[in-house]
Amino acid sequence: MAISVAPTQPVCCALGVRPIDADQAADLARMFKALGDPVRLQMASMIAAAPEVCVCEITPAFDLSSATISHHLKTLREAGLIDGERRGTFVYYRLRPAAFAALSALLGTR
Amino acid sequence: MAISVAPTQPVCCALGVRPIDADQAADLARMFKALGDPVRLQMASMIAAAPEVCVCEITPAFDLSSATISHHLKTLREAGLIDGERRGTFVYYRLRPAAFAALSALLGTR
DNA sequence: ACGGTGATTCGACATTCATCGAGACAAGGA
DNA sequence: TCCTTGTCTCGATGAATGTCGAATCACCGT
Repeated sequence: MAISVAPTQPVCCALGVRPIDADQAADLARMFKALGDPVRLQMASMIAAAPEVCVCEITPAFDLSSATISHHLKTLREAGLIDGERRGTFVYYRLRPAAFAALSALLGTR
Repeated sequence: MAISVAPTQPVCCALGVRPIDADQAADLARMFKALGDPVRLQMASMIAAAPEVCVCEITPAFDLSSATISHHLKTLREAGLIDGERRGTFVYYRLRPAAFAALSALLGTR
């Protein structure tokens, strides 16, 4: 066993200020996992670049079937990172800034 | 097709300031994926709470075999999120603050 | 009501991943 | 030189995941 006790100051991020329990870990991990795929990360980047983005703009930006595009968007949606709205024939997605802010705060020094 | 052209201001994060190319996306996604597991996220939280943490402290904190613990630490290490050093019999891990800062900046509003 | 276009869902399949036990490696003490 | 303890690697296995084609749903012109 090693020594180390006494509440040390968090070295890096808010991650260290308090131990993360399993419930929080599951929720947060779902968000990180959603960003943990290159395609989804690029999708998030596209969506972050504009107030909203039509699926019809996302699909041609990748060399993937529309079924796969839909599946990835669903993953991001179910992680709470984006929101989708249908207007007529088209579906538009936009970011949930609060979710990104929460993750950023968790990882950031401040 | 929908309209939308003209460089819109990034709505949320640094994510949107400029499109992410496939190479960056792969690197960043590896980091997010490493954090996208509840066990690894809790490990990162433990390590973030102190200047360094011994594997011998991490192992009993989870109901997992030491083989699995080692595997998860390797994943975090290869993602560039933590660094390990052997001192005698024990191995100590510490965070790489720069990596976390980079992710935080990417997700954060500023 | 019908046909057409955009988007999602449904199976199916191959790959990746989390997990374990067993064994190997590293270091220290008797 | 052994034996013990801590950590990692290897091989195997069941579950999760990314991907697709086909089918389905949603909406809009005509």
